Amino acid sequence: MYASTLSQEVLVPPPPRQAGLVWTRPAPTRRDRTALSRDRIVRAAIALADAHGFAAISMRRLAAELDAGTMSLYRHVQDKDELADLMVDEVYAAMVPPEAASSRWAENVRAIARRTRLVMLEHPWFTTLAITRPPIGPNALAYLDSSLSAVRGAGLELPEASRLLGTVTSFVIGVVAAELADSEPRDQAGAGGPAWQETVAPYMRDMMATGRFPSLAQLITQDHDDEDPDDQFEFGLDCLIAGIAARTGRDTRP
Amino acid sequence: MYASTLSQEVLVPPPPRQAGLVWTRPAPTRRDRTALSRDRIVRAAIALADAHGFAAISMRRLAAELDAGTMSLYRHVQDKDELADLMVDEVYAAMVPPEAASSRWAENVRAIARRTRLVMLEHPWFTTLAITRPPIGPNALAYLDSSLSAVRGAGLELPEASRLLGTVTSFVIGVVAAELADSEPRDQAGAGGPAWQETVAPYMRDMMATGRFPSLAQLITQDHDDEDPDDQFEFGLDCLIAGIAARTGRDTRP
DNA sequence: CCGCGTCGCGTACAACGTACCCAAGGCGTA
DNA sequence: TACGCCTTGGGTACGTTGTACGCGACGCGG
Repeated sequence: MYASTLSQEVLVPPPPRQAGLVWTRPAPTRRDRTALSRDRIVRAAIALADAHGFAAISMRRLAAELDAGTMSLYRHVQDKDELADLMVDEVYAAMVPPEAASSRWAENVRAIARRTRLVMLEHPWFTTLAITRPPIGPNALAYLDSSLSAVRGAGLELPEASRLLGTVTSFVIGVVAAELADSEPRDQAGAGGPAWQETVAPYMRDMMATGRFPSLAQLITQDHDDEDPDDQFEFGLDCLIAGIAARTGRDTRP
Repeated sequence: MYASTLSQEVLVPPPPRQAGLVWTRPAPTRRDRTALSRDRIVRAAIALADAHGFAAISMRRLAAELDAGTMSLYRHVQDKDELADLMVDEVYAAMVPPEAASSRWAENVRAIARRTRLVMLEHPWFTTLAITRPPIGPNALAYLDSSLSAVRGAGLELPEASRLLGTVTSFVIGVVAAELADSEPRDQAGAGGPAWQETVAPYMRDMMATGRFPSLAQLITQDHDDEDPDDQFEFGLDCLIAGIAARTGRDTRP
């Protein structure tokens, strides 16, 4: 657009190159000011996904967000799936711990798990995408490596550290997935706000009234002070670390 | 198709009802033989997804698989997302444990976790779909309820049982997700077979050669007898149960 | 001054989900 | 027996998607 249509009108004889009146010179083409780049594209895609969910990303909309033509994106990204790869890897970058590691492996594991969960919750689309591709991007590898050495440095052998981390991150993924499954439908119910609650509540009441789910019914009616997700997470993490310490015969100190 | 076009040709006077030559009688319309139904649709969708992945499901293809018109599906299912809901809930049905529960809660938890994992692995598309919606279908509720009572019956109070199960199933989801992330790209690399391995191996060698991932590099070169996923799972499960027993101050016996 | 490689993008197409509407059959009622 | 209604099936059509293709414009080395 812009420059090209403009210059075409004026172009009937090829336009006088060399500085002249501003009007005769085509406006600086967009790519001079804000060149498209893989990085800019990925960042814009992440922003879009954070704001409106991954489903809202179409190549057209993404391009529009960047003031670019749709097909221009394909100069920097092979296809949409590759874009997803890049988005995921970008998020892994935010997960790598910032240097300082305690000398107690349990503390390190705890810190890694907490950080991982928080980043995942910031990008609700991440979990779904991440579990469909192996973590082999540069940032994913950096994440794995630094986690590994954070735990290893605190007195565990490598294969042991690996198994342990695998167990913990599996747990983290699962917890986050569960949290998102509960919160997302509420979110995309949208502006109405409590619309979701009001839809589900009567349904659940009916289902419980059938008597087919006695334990569940009892659990729900019983005022179980609503179980904060943070607490659930910390509880599980504690269990896991305690269990690991016991199973591997190592104390939680170095 | 079939019957309708045929009968229209013959129908110029309304066709002689009553048994006559087969040819004059319109063939039994398809819905007499194999009526469409929500159940049939969901089952076909699951079969399709198991065979070719969820992405391969389009309403057109699914209808074709059922010898039906595309739009006929919408008589039994509101939209594609609702179809996904139904597919997920159908899988939950396969997860509810078959009655017999041990009197030791740890055994019950172990059994539930194992069964859940196996069913999830049978339907690789399930995890991705399940973590984007809350488990409130009838079968999901049945699964939750029976899990709950299996653990409760073995000597735990309800809220305790709930937190405990939440932790364990989070872990299971995470483990399965990790397993699938590793195995899926290999699968969809498809007929070529080792094509995936041959693509990634050189890349990984190069990345490790950069020296930016020392721990990871060491872990990989070190012949770490390839860590069977089953073992990883059992290890994590053991840790978790041991940790829970320790944390909640309850023994693994009733 | 002239190619040549790189970048941006307009056009075009196939495949998708699904709104809309009509046809055909089964069934209750007159 | 005849008629009207309701349910089920499905053809057509529209808007949106990912992306193959090819062309025009720019920057750079001869």
